[in-house]
Amino acid sequence: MADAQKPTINDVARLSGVSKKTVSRVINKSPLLNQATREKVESVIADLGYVPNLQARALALRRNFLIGLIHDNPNAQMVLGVQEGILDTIRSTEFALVVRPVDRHSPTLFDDIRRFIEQQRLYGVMLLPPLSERDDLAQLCRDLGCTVVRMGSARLDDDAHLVASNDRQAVSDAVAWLAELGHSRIGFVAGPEGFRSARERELGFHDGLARAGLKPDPAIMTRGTYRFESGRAAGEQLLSAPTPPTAVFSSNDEMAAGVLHAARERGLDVPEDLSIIGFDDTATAAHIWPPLTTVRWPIRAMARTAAAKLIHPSSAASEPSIFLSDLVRRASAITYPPESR
Amino acid sequence: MADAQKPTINDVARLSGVSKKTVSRVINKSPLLNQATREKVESVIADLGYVPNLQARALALRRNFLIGLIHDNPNAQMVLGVQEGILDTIRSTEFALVVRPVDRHSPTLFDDIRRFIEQQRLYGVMLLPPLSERDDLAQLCRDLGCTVVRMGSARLDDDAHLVASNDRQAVSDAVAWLAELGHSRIGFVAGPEGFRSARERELGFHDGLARAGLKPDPAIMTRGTYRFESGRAAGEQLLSAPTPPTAVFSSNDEMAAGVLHAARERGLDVPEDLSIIGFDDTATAAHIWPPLTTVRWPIRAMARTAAAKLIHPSSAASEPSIFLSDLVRRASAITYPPESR
DNA sequence: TTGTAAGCGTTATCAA
DNA sequence: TTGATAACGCTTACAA
Repeated sequence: MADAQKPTINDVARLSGVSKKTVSRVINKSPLLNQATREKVESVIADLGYVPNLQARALALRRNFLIGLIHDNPNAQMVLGVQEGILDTIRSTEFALVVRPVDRHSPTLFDDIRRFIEQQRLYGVMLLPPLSERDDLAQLCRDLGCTVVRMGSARLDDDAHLVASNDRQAVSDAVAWLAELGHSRIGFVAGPEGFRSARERELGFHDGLARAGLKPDPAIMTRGTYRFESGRAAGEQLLSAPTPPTAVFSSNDEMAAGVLHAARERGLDVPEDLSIIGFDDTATAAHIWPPLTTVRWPIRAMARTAAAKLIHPSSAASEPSIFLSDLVRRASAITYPPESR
Repeated sequence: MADAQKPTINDVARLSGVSKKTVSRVINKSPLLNQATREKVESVIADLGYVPNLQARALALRRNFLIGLIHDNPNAQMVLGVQEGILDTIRSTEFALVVRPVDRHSPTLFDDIRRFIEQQRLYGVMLLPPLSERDDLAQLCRDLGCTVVRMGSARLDDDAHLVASNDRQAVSDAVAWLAELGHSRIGFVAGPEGFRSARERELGFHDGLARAGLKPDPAIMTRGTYRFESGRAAGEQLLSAPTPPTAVFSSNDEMAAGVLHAARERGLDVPEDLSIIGFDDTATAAHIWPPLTTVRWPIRAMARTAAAKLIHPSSAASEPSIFLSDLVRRASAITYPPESR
């Protein structure tokens, strides 16, 4: 049953009494076609359940219909959000989404990517952070004849090749809000060095303090790896400062959860004794106790736009590339001093 | 720079002074080839940086090199784990992984999947739960001439078309362990009706009680939707029973986190007043407080095997299909009554 | 062990 | 507005 040879363009041509070129014109919606002819061919196509062979088209057109997603798993929800966003855009087209997780520490990273693009002859590629921050990787893809759109947290490239959130602004706003709540000792957990997102968030932190007229205090600022354990260590460090912070901004949710654990282990209550804000709005953020106030960025919408820039470079390339994030206010950050005490 | 026409098999043939068929033989590692010829051709291939055109191969071979992953986002970490597992297997081959998230409640689900498979002419498809539990979908893929491997939590199909965890056994073990810890009032939060995984876990729960010589008590058993909020509601319900449970098994982590919130809102301490066990070992499980004891299934390994069954049906089809899960013991489940009280 | 001719299913060229 | 013919880059007969 599965092997009832799929009908080809020849079958359609024969059955509708036209040449295959005419059928091809119908498929490609050529404008110069007799309406009657078109309708006849279309009805045969429907009858037969004919679906054009994409591989053959790709061969003849000397171009492919594959979009590649290359990433080194920044976090599961983000990768999945991106996939959904890309699909939103390409679902009604002939394009397909091919994924390739890679290891950015692998010595063969370059070759892996080259091989992937060459072998599959990708039409376009989307790069996720932190890979997207590397100009050499973007250049590699271009040299391979493949359009690239990079997703990041700052202006990594020109509008045609970029979708980015404005992390600096978002963090600045979050910190300013903590200050409005009455906090004047605000701790900071930075992300790992070498990550552009980490740097942007760090800049945003300083911006926020400045807006509130506060001075940064190195005693309550530290750095983590974006992983849970590092957040816990960072929390311990900050909370054992001579004058500990009353609020902490963590550069991502996973570390924020770590800070929360550290506080708990010292017998502190969150948010009564310590307010915490994270970044990313991962699933965890809403499911920990107390629910985490955090910065959410519109990943899916960004990916939708990114895909549009890839497949309609002419019309979509100039669409806005910078997306605004917003602060999701949950229970982990409250006024200082707490009202109910 | 990008448009330096890629070399073709003809270029290789010309430069190495052989026919294209011979080059083809080299590419396909045909055994009957003069060693010297092979080496010469290989060196030309290397010089040229020639990469065979997969689309052309696909056309000539009348088969494709695309594996599809169809899912309705059971949870982000699982989907990503599956993608990584599949890539582990296909990385060194010519296959690529094409993903297609779908909406299982969409009226066009059937057509969406058909269109995807027909259009991309997939070689094989992997189905994730809960979609994988539907025989009609698996049959659809087969009718379209595409091998299918289903991932599930029970024997949904024969070995050649299945990778499954043994949820029933895993839950039974978890519940038996709670009993060993001294709990005799063990509550249960079931997953949504219609989910095979939910049923298996439910059966496992009863098995576990039976093994411990305990009777199920409907007053401390309820059902959720696998979502956080439903877990919270379930927790409230169980904890307001005339004689509330001292431990709860939740059919997934997300609901377990909800039960935890419910307990907290009633002023209960976890695990001192209530032990909780979840299922899935999502990222959240390790990051909530207290860290959640949960069942972990070897998703990536399962996906690796699934991919092998797809691309090497002859050798891998008979590999074992049932994978064992294990209990990850963290702080959320302790003895009853608690020792330190 | 190697080569020739034909074909896979589509589109481009150029006439009609 | 349509159609014959030659690509596209590769593989499978079938010879040599």
